[in-house]
Amino acid sequence: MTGAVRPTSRDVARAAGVSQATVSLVLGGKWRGRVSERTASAVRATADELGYRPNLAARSLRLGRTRTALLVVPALTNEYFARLYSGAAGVAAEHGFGVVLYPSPEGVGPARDPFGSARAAIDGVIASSMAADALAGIGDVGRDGGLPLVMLDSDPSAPQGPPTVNLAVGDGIRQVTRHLLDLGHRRFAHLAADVDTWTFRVRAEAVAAELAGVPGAVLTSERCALDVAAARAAAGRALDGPGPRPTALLCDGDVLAAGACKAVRGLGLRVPDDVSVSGFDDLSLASALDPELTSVRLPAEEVGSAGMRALLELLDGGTPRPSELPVELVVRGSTARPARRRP
Amino acid sequence: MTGAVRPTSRDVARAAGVSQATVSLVLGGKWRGRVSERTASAVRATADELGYRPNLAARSLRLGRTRTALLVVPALTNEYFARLYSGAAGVAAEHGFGVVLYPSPEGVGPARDPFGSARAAIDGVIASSMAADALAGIGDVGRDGGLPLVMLDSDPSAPQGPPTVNLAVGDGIRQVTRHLLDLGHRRFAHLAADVDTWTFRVRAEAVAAELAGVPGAVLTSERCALDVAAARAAAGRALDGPGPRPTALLCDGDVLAAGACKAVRGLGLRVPDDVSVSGFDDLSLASALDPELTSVRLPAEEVGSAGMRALLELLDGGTPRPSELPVELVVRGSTARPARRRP
DNA sequence: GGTGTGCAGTGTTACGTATAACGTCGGGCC
DNA sequence: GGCCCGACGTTATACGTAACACTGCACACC
Repeated sequence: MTGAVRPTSRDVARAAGVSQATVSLVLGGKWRGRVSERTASAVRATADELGYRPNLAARSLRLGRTRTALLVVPALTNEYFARLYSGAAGVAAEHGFGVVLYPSPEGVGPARDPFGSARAAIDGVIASSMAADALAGIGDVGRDGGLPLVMLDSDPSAPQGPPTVNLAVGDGIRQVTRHLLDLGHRRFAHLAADVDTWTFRVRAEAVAAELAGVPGAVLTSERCALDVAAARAAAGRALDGPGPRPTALLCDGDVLAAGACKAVRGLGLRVPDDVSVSGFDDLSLASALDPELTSVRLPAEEVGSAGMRALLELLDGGTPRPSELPVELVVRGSTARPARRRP
Repeated sequence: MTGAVRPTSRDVARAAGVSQATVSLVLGGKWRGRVSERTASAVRATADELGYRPNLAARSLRLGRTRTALLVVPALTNEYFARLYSGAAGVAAEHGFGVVLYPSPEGVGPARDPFGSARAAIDGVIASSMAADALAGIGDVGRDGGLPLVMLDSDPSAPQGPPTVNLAVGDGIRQVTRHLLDLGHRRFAHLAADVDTWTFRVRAEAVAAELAGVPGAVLTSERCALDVAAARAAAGRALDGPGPRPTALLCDGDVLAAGACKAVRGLGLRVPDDVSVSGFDDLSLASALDPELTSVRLPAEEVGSAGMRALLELLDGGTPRPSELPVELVVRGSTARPARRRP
């Protein structure tokens, strides 16, 4: 009936025969030189005998800090961001922090202002540049007097911008390009995401720069939305364009690569025998396809954990240096030497 | 310098020339018959003129409720659970609730006890039966005096169990089986997840029951872990078993189906010409594969939203009835009539 | 004229914690 | 012996909110 009420620090104090302040000191770890070892351990003993858990609401109210960070990402159904969350929540937990998400659901935009309520309950923000629009509707974040902010996958060259955690995506796509060049490919098509963020701009620039110095190299480019159907259509355009047919499709993501593979087969061609296809992100999808995708593995968890660490440093008054995490080319079955005969 | 401090309800009261209690009444919506329309609107005006946001920590402390629910799922990187979260967070936001996750990160188990701290800050729990082990380490949840609990995809026939939200998975796999029977298949293999939860038990039972009455129908079964490689191996065993080769592979999930497709091709056979493969879940993966998977669409978002609604009802003192959500067969290219000649 | 009665609002308190400011008590030192 | 001091705690307070109990006050009713 009387569902055992959660004990408070005062209950612990009574049971241990000390004052509430002492309990707070001991459990808060600031008792050195203020409380004797004997009483301290006695307090700790009675505390977990009663199953005492500090009331976080009261603590937050008292301290004015919530030990909660807000993670702003476009969608958790994107595996990259799910893994990113995982990494962020991991280090957060190690420091007694929690992580809440925005926008929580796809459908709930700034209309109902889910952030409005969150705003009062968070200490800082970690935001992906791919959710910049969501961040824009937020207000005093990242500037003096506003909430501390860490940006992910965002242009690090901004003069007075917030701390950033980036991936070496340019390096990644250069590796893919070089891999395909080494296999003997010369006619490339770049399947680019039509999203105007730093990470995608860098890719387009990097592939163009890498091919610029190669004699005989040809590059065309198609932009499309980030889904399989759009990618299939775009790849179809790239393969059936006016010039000679490309032998390698460089895709900005594994999802796009999946669409590209379909387009190739739709023309009666084979992957990788007739056309090589490369992905990016190395999602679980890359290994589920047949043939498995050559892709670029992004350390998504580490982006999240590094972002969280940067935020924690920021909250400690430090100034975290921008970091760039390495990526890794993973060669699988979707890329091979080009066929000798021109189709 | 003096980063504009957040105004409190007392600041609003002073500015509006009323008492703090009045502000609380007005903004809390309980002012009908207690405060005049004129002052109420004046208070509201000054409130959002000052940009007032209630301090959630203080509110939680005062009310003893946090307006936060805990969602216990195995992993967000599983698209089903990401979508489920999305649905839950959606209705939560509509009711001023937040949703936190456990286990936040894959790696952080009960070791660091992330729940221990969350325990103090949540009003109720929504748990997937697939994370039952995580829930077990939690304590007084779901029983009298414990935290309100809603179970997802869990056996609804438990006598005094918590409210449940389920999917009609049995019906779903029956639909798939019937679809394959209608196409003319008679030799089936069931690729079953070796996870001992209600949802997977029901599937195994349903496919067996559906085939029991069909003359000439043969069913074998292989269990495997929920990843592509394990599924490929298991499907290989099923296809190369002692008896006649099955013409249809019924898989417990799209990920398993992806592995099954690989196994089929590894034997020099084709999907669906030689062997039909069906998935389950209808993740984005199903449409990314080539051919696209015939699968069973699960309304993951609605499971989450229904779970959240049930929890809200529970918190209101109600007793939500167990619900079962319908699923839908989606026929795509991975299933077809079996070949006439026996391979 | 006294007494209810509804309106419009105010004073006050408690939620549980962290910490600043304040005792108390014995011992060491000159 | 007086005095200070460190060790060990305690008392008191504030954080911002919600809600209970109360106060005036005008008006109506018998």
